[in-house]
Amino acid sequence: MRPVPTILHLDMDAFYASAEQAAKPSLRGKAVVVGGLGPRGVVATASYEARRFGVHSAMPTAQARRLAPNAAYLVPRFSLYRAVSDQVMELLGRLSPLVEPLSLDEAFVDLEAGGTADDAESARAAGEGLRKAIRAVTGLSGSVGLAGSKMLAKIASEQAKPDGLLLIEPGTERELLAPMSVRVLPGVGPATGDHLRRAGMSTVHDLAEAGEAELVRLVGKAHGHGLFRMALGLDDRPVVAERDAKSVSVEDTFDMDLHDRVRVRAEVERLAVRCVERLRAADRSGRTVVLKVRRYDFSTLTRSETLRGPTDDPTVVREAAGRLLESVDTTGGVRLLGVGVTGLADYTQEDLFAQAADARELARRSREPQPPRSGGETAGGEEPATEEGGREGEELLAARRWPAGHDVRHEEHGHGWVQGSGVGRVTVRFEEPWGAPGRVATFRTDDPRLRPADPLPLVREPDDYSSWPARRPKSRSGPGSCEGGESSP
DNA sequence: TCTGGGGTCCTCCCACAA
DNA sequence: TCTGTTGTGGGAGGACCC
Repeated sequence: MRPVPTILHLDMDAFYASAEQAAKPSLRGKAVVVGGLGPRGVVATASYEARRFGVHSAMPTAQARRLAPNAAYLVPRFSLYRAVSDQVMELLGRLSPLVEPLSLDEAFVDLEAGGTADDAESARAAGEGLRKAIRAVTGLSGSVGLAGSKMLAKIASEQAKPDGLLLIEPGTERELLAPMSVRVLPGVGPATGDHLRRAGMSTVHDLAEAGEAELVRLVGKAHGHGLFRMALGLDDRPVVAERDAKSVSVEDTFDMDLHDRVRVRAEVERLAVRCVERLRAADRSGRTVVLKVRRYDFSTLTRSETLRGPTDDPTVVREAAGRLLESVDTTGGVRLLGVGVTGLADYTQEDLFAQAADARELARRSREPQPPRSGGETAGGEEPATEEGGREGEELLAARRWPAGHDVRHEEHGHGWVQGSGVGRVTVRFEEPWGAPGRVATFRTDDPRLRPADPLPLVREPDDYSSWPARRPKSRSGPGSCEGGESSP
């Protein structure tokens, strides 16, 4: 907890939905929902217009459709969001070398470490300058919280939403937190929140009054201790720039529960290979293989096996996952399968036996036909369905070739995006991020003039922010002096 | 109503070794 | 030799976060 509000938390407003609205002029001011569109999809982000209908993150998409039937429903386009996120993170990096990204749309920045701010006034100027820069470069809005600790900076940005800035003056935090719900504290989710409420504690003030011993008794040592400190507004976690991943995993929820044990086994092997691809892409290896199974009744279990040394060998991981599956009862149906690797290392312990087995296995596989592929991928998968026949199979194929919201280019009409597809047709709206709302046209799904396209930049000619932020005059005088920071462009 | 995907951290239990 | 204690690592599950 530092005596100056120089920890900044940035949270982009309704990030995925706002990026889609920026990319698609016809959706501006409209309800937009981004998420999984399959029967088991959930909402990733809802635009503020959609939130007015009661739609929110983590809600099943089916429920969102009932609440907001006229909203635009789009599948996420991570390549676009990552590109925008890179632009935002680059701006943050100019404020300080200490930037801790939490996700694509959120980060902490230690302004003091960057010499960007050393008091409330200069911190506020940096925050406002940042918000302007983000809008100019990406066309999107972000909310900024400033405080003397990470916890309070995050609470501040939440309160500032949407499109605002809030600075919490050190010394006022206890008073500010006291009436708030326990749920504002990091680490208090639905379960802990309920637990505390049943014990008669619903506000942060209640927690502070209860005392540390009581909280430890209720929620355990580590959590109780941390909770009590947070209730007093105390939080000295530093902003950490580099964080090594501790595990790598992939998982798939199937549109319909899997019952066939052979199919389950094939899916586990497919996931194991995908997991290793990720692992290798990150130049890592891992020692513990974890299998995750969510059954028809949503009960979830994990099984893990620790190897003698770290590996990035697909055969080793696939076989370990297969062994773990042996110990799991899947009668009744499986809705989700996952394979992960933990205990990550930068090296592998070459397992000669495994390598030999790998060679044998590859030789064997090259001689036999491929196993049947999954027919239950979630939206965005690329494999054609094999289980659905005729018309329904074609529909699925079309939906996968032309996912809702994805960019396309037509030889005559130019750049556009998929509004929907079905019955052998794909409907496209032709517009560009910097233009006016465009018109709609429908084509056959196999029209050769229509091709998938990369997203366009959200801002065509961003203002020149190359010299932002302006150098701040160095403040080296003692307390009492007030040299205002100048960070605005 | 019916619950994604990719993570992190904590707690509890058990086995084993010193 | 037997028993109790303590530390450690593995395995499983739960809660939480975005």
